[in-house]
Amino acid sequence: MESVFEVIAEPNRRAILSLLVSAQQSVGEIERQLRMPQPTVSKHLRVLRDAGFVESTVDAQRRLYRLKPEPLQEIDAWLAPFRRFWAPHLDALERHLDQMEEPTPEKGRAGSRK
Amino acid sequence: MESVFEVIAEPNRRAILSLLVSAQQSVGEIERQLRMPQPTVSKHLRVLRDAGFVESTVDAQRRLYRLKPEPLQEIDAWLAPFRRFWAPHLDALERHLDQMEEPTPEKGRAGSRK
DNA sequence: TCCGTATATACCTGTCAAGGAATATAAACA
DNA sequence: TGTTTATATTCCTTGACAGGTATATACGGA
Repeated sequence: MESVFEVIAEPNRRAILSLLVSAQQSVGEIERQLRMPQPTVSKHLRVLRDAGFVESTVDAQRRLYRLKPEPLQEIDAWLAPFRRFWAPHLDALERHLDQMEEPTPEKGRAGSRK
Repeated sequence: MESVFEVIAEPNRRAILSLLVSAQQSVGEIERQLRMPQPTVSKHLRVLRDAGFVESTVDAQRRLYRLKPEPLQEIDAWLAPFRRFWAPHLDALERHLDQMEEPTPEKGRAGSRK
């Protein structure tokens, strides 16, 4: 698993992370809430832990998993440069002008929309 | 390609998106800046377009690609519930208490760290 | 000590996506 | 019209990953 983006590409893993927002959970609790086989849950948790999305606590035979936010912050940080496109702390017009600008001067007449 | 998350799981596609933040680009410009073969660029652009991340304009033989922010907003929205873990608009202590709470009462003594 | 519960791991298999090479399409230009 | 430039598409191969099944490990309790 190369990057945090690949980790959250898997829908079941995203579901697990969402579950853990409210509170820490044991493997069995996750298993029941998401209706998935236990080995599947364990394997996804393994991936999530290796990538730093979760950490676990031992409670007798159970393992309690909880969220670790750092990798998610990384994704949040990657999104930052794109936010100007929907959160105009700069002016919307300026943005539009950027699009119409170098380094791609259109040759002859203006290009028609696809 | 099932979801927007799978689309951005691919590093080259993320690179393309990042390139398009500053301005629209032709396939050839992307190709040169990212040093990847033209068919690879075209194929990734196809995926990005099908998923709504970009749109294209025809300019003679060239196609100018530009960002469309909607799918990225979707990712941003998915992140929202997790932000409380690093952007405490609620109290940090409250969050910590949530973790220690139901629906997972620990049995006997406290669990030791992983 | 034996058993049941909870979780992790190993192995196998099918699927799918990414890259490479070749080719198709389309427009500009001589 | 033939050629060059720009981009898209097709075909093929390969590797990675997810799921299923079976099994291993570890702990608590009778």
